This record gives sequence, C-alpha cells and structure tokens, in this order.
Amino acid sequence: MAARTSRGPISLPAQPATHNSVTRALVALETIAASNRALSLSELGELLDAPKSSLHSILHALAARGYLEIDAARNYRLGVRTMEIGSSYLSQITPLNVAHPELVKLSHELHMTAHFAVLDGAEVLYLAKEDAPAIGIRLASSVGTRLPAHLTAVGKAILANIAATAVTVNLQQVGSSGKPLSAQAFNRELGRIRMQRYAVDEGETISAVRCVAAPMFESNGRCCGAIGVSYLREGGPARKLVADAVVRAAARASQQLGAPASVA
Amino acid sequence: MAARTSRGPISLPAQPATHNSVTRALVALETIAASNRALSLSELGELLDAPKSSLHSILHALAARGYLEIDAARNYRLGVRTMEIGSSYLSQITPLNVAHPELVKLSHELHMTAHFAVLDGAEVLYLAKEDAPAIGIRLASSVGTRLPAHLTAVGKAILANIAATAVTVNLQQVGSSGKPLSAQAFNRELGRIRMQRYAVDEGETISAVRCVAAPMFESNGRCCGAIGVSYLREGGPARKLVADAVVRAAARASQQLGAPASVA
DNA sequence: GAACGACGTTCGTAAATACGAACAACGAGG
DNA sequence: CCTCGTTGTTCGTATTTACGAACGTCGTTC
Repeated sequence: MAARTSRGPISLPAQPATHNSVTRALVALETIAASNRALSLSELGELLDAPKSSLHSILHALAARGYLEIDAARNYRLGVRTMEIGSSYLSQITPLNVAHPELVKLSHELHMTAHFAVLDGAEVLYLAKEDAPAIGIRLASSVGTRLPAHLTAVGKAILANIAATAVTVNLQQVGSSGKPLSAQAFNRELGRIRMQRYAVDEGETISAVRCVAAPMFESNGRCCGAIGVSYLREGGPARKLVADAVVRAAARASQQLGAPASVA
Repeated sequence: MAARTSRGPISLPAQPATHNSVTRALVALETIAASNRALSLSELGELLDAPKSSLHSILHALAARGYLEIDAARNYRLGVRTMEIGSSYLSQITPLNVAHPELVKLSHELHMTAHFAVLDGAEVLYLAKEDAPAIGIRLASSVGTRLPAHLTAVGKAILANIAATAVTVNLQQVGSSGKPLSAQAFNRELGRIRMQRYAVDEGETISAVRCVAAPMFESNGRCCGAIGVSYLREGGPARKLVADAVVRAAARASQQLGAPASVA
C-alpha cells in the first residue's frame, strides 16, 4: 500500500498564519500581560519567535495608540488604553450589570464574598467580585481570573444549564479533592444541579472554602452566567440557607433580563 | 460608566499612515468600545473609512483571539480577551495596588467614596474606586472614566507636582463653575496646592460634591497619581479634617513605594 | 580608555496584505 | 414569487509590510 504511513507534524491548531501583523500585535499584548513585568524588544522577539525589526514597528503602532507604554529603558509594558477597552467590555455586558446590585446585596446580607462569572470555553471567567463589608483586609480583585469550569460552583451551575454538546470539559483535571470524576458521575451531578437550581463546590478549588452558585438566564432562556458566594465552611450558616439566598438573587437578576419564568 | 461615551469615529492623531492593519484593528476596538452596542461590518467600514474587504480579515483576526465576538447577526462586540488584558494592566500598576488598601481605609473611616487616578495626557483616568460602606446603592464602577485634569481635585494634585512643561491643559475648558481660569491664576493655585500638599475641587465637575485629593510619589520622587475622596459638601466634615486624612493616606502609600521623605 | 557585546533602529527587497469589483446570501417589498 | 437592496465573502493585482543584514548607540569589561 502506497498510502502515507505517517501523518506529518503539520497541524498547528487553528493558526491560519493569516494576518500576521494583527495577530502578532495581539499576541504581544498577551505576552506582556502574562509576564507581569516590562519586556524588551529582544525578549519579545524570542518569545514570539519574530524578528526584532518586524516587532519594532508593530510595537510602536501599539504604543502610538496607548496600548503599550515604553519606559526610559525601552521596555514595553501595557498602556492605559488596554484598561479603557477592558472597562468598556465590562460596561457592555448586560448580565454583569444586572447581577452587580445583587452581588452587593448578597455580600451584605450573608457577610460573604459574592461573584459573577461567565463561561469562556471550558473555563469560567470572573467578571465581578464583591467582598463582604468590614471583613478587614480585601485581597486584590479577582476580576479576570480563570478557573476550570467543572471545578467551581459557578462553572457547574452554568454547565448544568447549557447544551451538553456546547463544551467538553477535561474531567481528568482534578481539584483538591484529588479524585478524577467519571463522565457518568459528573453528568449525574449536573442533573442534580439542574433540578435543585444551585451548585456547590466543597473546597474543590480551595479547601475549607465552600462556594454556592446559581445560574442566570437571559430573555432567550439561555444561561448567561452565574452568581455565587464563597465562605469558610467551618462556622458558616447552613448550606440550604445560603443556597436559597443565592437562588433568589439569581432569579431576580434573570427576571430583570427578561428571562421566561420557566427557567428563572 | 466606563470609558468614552462619545459616538462617532475616533480621531486619528495625524498618524503617518504607517502600519495600517494594526492601527485599524485598534481603532476598530476603540470604535466598538465607544459605541456601546454591537456594530456590523458595514457600519465599521463607514466609521473607520475603510473598505469592508480589508476590515473583514482584520476583524476576524481580532475575533480569533477573543478580542471581538461575532453574534448570530454577524455583528461585532468586544470579547472577553479585552477585559483580561485590561485586568492585567490594573494588576501591573504598582501605585494602584499600593493605593487600594488606603482607599478602603479612607472609605471606611470617612464614610466617603475614595478614588485613585493617574494622569494621561491632559486628562485624569480613574483606576480604582472604593465606595463608602453601607451607603446603599452603589453606582456602576467609574473605573476607566476620564475627566479634564485641571477640573478635578486628583488632576490638580498631580499637575501641581509634575514638571510644568509636561502637560498643557486647556484652560478654556471650564467646569460647572462657568468661568475660565487665567493661566496666572491657575499657576498660583497649583503653587498653593504644592505647598499645602492637597487639592480641592469645589464642585467644578459636579456641583454640591466636594473632592479632596493628595498626590502620590514613587521611589524616583516623581508623582505617579493621586488619592482623592468625594462627598456632599453640605453636612460633611470640615475640609481640613478630610484633607489631613487624605494626605496621610497618600503619604503612607508613597512611603510604601519607596518615595523619599522629602516629597512624601 | 578601548574593545566588546547587546540592544534598538534603519534600509532595500521578497512576500504578504489591502483594495475594488464581482459573487453570494439573505430580507423586504412589491 | 420575483425583484431589489443590503450585507458578507471571495478573488486577482497594486501596494504595503516583513524580513535579514548593516548601522548606530549605549553600557560593560578588561
């Protein structure tokens, strides 16, 4: 048989190599964002595997618009424009803005930290955080944090309420509980979550911390995110009490989005 | 309220037409951010004065990396990646992260809204806002808002402590007070601010609201932003009392940045 | 103080993009 | 049902960008 005996190592996933310059500019932004420090032209050239001369003009185009800042040592860091665009994104996400007052209420009533998160791929992305009042030290904002969806209460609340085919989660990835879940068991849990209208994370991401979350729906009936609260399991109130408050908050937010009563 | 609210195309500042594609991609992001709604390819073509065919590939490059999302009707809105990059920016700004605990303290002690802002061009850009606890309704975050520097307390606190040649403010632009300032009078005010170490805005941006702000300095002695508080003038505490608290907070933050005692 | 090394910048040409026009896919209206 | 108007997509060529190498600059070392 003359057929090919080996597949070439070709398949660079989804990189159509089209529009090099724009993609490179974006990857440069992401690289600098991930590095947590200012990077030099040479460093970026290595990290992006691009010639310095090409990057030179791209980076200056980014800097000219305020997406990068160049310090005295010719190092590149993120510019204020990135923050302005990101801020615009947050202001344009309707579910987030509807959820936010509910987060404030929850954090006051329950004395807990409240979150709003959406699904992005197989991960949840936290878009808002409201700390409990007067709890003392407030950590740096977790807005922008990503976590595997199936390891968090907000993630499971969302996964349970979207089409099963929409996302494939990697069940091998385990939290602090240490045991990988079978697909069967996980689907059973999603079914339970769908019925009781809330999800619980018993320290799968951070042990000793319990998270309780409920899904939010928009006018077309689709799940558009989840509201959740986090608190120390030990000495906290009864789980059902917390869940009721969270479910009510999510339902109020969903109603404001025009969700049909059948889902919210 | 975030970012610019103005409609229409973003003005290109006499750019040397270099690197069209990257610049166009960025302007497209800014245009969508400013529009507060999803835009079609044709709309963007008009707003950017670019042919649809050129934009087509650029927008898809942006979408492929998550900077744009394309809905079912082929309209473009900002994608989650913009928010992640902007979030990274905030986490990388050292003065902001040092100032934030001070904002929390101020908002608790004074029962006022506390801000941190930096200078960008002739405008101040608000990077953090901490509301007074239990004041009831909390407005949408003002993070990302811009205001003319010379019309705000935080702006004047910064302007008074940087090289006079660094920025040229447009004194013709007046606040609610209604009277344009002479350059001489404004410079006198900056001198006074520099001496007393704090600036006051008596309702120049929003009447009935008083803002008091103090500059922050970093290790090289340069002013890197300002901390300010806002409150209703009527019934509020004495101005000097508030100013002392704000100045102390800014001084603590500056010390943490390693600022020399001579400035902080 | 001179030489070296590292980095950023400039420049000419190969290669990829941008543009306009033609094509395709809808929806609206007649 | 057909037509028209609009919008998104594709395609071939002119124009722009990208690349590698040479150059200028700065900091360090010997």
